[in-house]
Order: sequence, then structure tokens, then C-alpha cells
Amino acid sequence: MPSSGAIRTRYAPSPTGPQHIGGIRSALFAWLYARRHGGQFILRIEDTDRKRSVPGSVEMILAAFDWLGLDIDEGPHIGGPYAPYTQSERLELYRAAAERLVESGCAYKCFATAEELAEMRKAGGGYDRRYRDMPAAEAANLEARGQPYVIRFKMPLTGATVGEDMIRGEIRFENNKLQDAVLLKSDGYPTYHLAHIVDDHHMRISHITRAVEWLPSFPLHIQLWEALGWAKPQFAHLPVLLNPNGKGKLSKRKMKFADAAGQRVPVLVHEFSEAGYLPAAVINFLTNIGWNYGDNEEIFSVAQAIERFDLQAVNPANSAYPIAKLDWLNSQYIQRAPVAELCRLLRPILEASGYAVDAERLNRVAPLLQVRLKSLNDVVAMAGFFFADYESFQAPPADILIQRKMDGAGTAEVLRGAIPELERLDDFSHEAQHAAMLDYAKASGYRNGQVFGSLRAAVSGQKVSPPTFETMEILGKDESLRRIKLALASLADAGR
RNA sequence: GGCCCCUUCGUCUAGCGGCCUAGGAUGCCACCCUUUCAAGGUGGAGACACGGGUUCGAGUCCCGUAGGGGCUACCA
Repeated sequence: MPSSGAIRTRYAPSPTGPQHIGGIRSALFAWLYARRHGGQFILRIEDTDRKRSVPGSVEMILAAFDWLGLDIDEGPHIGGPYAPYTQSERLELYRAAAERLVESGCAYKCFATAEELAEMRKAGGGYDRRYRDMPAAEAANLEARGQPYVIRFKMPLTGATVGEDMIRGEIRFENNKLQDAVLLKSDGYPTYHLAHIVDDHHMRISHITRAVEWLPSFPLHIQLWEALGWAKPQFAHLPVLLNPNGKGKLSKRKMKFADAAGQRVPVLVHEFSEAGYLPAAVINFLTNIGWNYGDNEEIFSVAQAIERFDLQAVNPANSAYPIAKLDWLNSQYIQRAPVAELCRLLRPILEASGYAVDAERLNRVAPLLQVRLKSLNDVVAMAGFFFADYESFQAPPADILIQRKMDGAGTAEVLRGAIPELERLDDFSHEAQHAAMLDYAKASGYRNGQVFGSLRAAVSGQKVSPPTFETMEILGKDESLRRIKLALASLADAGR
């Protein structure tokens, strides 16, 4: 059992499908705070809206945490001292709390029908509290007749509720602007408002972290904690991620395909792995939005973040989703990854594209790719040809072959002249090739870059490729020369 | 409409009254290096939303305006 002073944070998602990166960022902040203070991080499933529950969601949530390397101390999958961790299994607790509030006069049964509610809405304001002061006998009578009801909280009609937020400080709400919120629905399920308080209390949560959209109901929650007579935890309302253009909350629907440049932007956690991002890069990326490691250090590990993380230092402002920075960070992480690790990550991607991956070859190719990959997935386009059947190689079209400041005739001349020079080499190492091509370039009257660039395109078929001579070394002399000749043919076909 | 939150380069941010002629990163541009790509190096353009206060002094504190975001469900 944790001592009363233990730091305990939680992530409490609704099981409504794939995990959204915004939710995960909130979870990450809660997780970092718990780890920073040697506390516990709890996962709780808030499935009190039966209509919105999607089967398989819990597995997706767990997979997201697993991929990112965020460990969970207590949760529905592993249990814990305050189990169960799924709200639909804790209904009695909520019912008891609601009844206690009714008995103490802090809540009441409301028999308003859907039609009544609709009329009130049409009339302007919200619920007009028409059942708030109904005599107990009358209410008992309605109940006895089987009239369905909800339990509503009796919000104070006067005064103000002041909340303390770790990020923003004091926030003041006038009570007369607030409503009598539903605590227990007519199906016996609690609303979020009641359920999270009951659970956070029983689970000894010390810090409630949640997105800013919960700020408007903060006063309701404060009043509820007090009505229940429980000691309040600390609160931190986290800023949220906005769409890349800064307009509106980052949304699933809109973002799956859109950004300013019309490029696809990952929003769901599984899309990040699918897009070839490294989990460590994603964590670094997320941690740097709304919080920063400090002193101009952009790249840092989770362990480093844990050392310094503080909820009070979180920036209160929402942020546009700076997705371009993730590409840069990801390339940095790829550059720094050990070759063995990179191979391990690249292999399944190549295999998924249908390539048979030879371990030794991958080992030679991977280091050549490190400074060139933005995404792990780039390996397919950039280096797939190393693993393909050589027979299937297609000579690139002229526009790929002809480099900047070159024309078709010049390219053909350069390639044609290089053939005998390469053919002559007994040692086909990239060093030997380099030396030979340097001499050749000088003699040919073309610049090094013009010669090397033409060769790059000829043997790789690409404008961006691994280093040319290493590529040729791996392909071997015969295959390299074959490709140069194919390139010449391609140029001839194009009439250059 | 009402209520709440927010506001520094395009974007992510540093700044918690003098250290700011506002720093870093990304993106963009230029140059250098180079196996004309990529990476790397150097440099450049680029911001305190506006208006009032408070103060010897405000990006930093207060008020207002504007803009942005959110809530306003028997959803969370």
C-alpha cells in the first residue's frame, strides 16, 4: 500500500477506439510526473457510456503504451491494490456515493423526461432545476410508480468556487452560472463527474491531470469533492494539441490526411509506427510541446526528461501540432541508433515490401543509410534495390540520370568513359573506385560531382541514394557495369 | 449568446521587473564542405497582438480591447 504522501497519477481514457496522440501526450505528462517522483502511474478505463464503447479499445491502449515504452503500475490488465480498474465493474461504488449525496441533501432525484429537457433547452438556459426542491414524499411517490430518474448535484446557487490549478493558479467561477449536473444516469451508470471522483479518491490519486476541456467542470468537481467530504488531490489541466494550422483541436477525422502541404499527418498512435517513426523520437517530440527540457537542449532521452519534468512548468497555452519537427527528430534518432538496432528495425519494413533480406547485406547497407533516412520507411525507396532481384532493375529515365548542370550528351559521355576505367579495376573496393574516378574526372574535363552524380543515378536509379561507390562495391563490378550500360541505353532511347 | 482558459519569430519554445539592441530549435533562403543527393558547418530573413495603466524601469505585474481555444449532454 502506498503511503498517504505517494505521488499517484493516472490516465483514464474511454475505450472508444484507436489512441489519439493528444490523449497519449496527456498520459505521458502524467507518467513523467509519477516517474519523476518515484510514484505510481495507473491506467483506468472509463467505460460508463455504453453507447460509445468500442470492443478492442483496451488492447489498443495497451499496445500504444507498450510501443512507447511507458510502463503502467496498476491497470485492468495487471490489477493492483485498488482493482478493478474498469469503471463498469465498479458501479456499486458510484451508486453508493450518489445515494449518500442524496441523503445528505447535496443531490436529488430528477424525474425530468427527455421531452421536458428538450423544451428547456429550446427555451434558452439549461436545466431549470424543477425537481431540485420537490418534497421527498412526492419524489418517493414518483419513484414508487416506476418513473425513471437521474441523480443531480445541488450546485450552490450563490457565491463562487475557486479552484487551484498547478499550471494556471487560481481560477474563479461564479456559482450562479453553473448547472445541476447529472451524477447518476437513469440506466444506473454514473457520469464522468461522479465516477472519476469516486475512483480517484479510492485509488488514492494524488494529482489529477487532464486536458483543458475539463476546466469548465472544475468547479462542479470541487463542490463534489467537498460534498463527499474527501480530501482533494492536486489538479493540472493540460494544454491541448491544435491542428497544424492552429485552428481547432487536433482531430482524428480531419487530420488523418491533411496538413498545410497536403501531406498526411499521423494522429493515431499506431500511425506513428506505421509511418516509420521511432518511439523514442515520438516521446522526445511530445515532451517538447508545452514543456521543455531546458537550456536549448532539443534532443533528450526519457530518462533525462524524468529528471527534470514538472507539471508546474507546463506552458498553459495550447499548441499547434509541430509535426515537421518530428521528421527532423526522427532523422536525428536514426542517425544516432546503433547499426544493429537500425538493422533490427529496418528488416521487417523491407520484408513487408516483399524483399528477402540477407542479414549480412543489411548490415553493410544500414550504415550507409543512417544520415539519409527521415523515416524508417524510406529504406524501401532508397535501398530496396539492394535486396531486389538484379534482373528486375529498370534503368532510370533520362530526367533522373541527367544531373544538375549536365545534359544528355554529357551524361552519356561521362558514363561511357567511366566503363573502361571501372572495368580495369581488380580491386573494386569503394576506395579504389573513388581513386580511379577522381583520376578519370580530371582527365575527362568534367567536375567530380558531375561524374559521381551521373554514376549515382545510373547504378541506384535514384537521385537520393546511398554513397555511390559503396553502392557499387556492394552490387559488385559486373552488376554495376551492367547498370551503367543500361543507363546509356536509356539515354539513347530518350534521344539524348 | 453565457462562462472559462490562452496570446513571444510561420511553427515548437526560452524569458517568472533591469542580465533582452528578446535566446534556442524547426522550417525557409544563401554560402561552405562534399561521392552536385543526404548529412554536416557558417550566415540570413523572421516575434514580445493592440491600447491603457503600475514602476526610476515591463516581453515580464494590473485593466481593457482584439484574436484563438474550450465548455455550455442522462459523452467523456
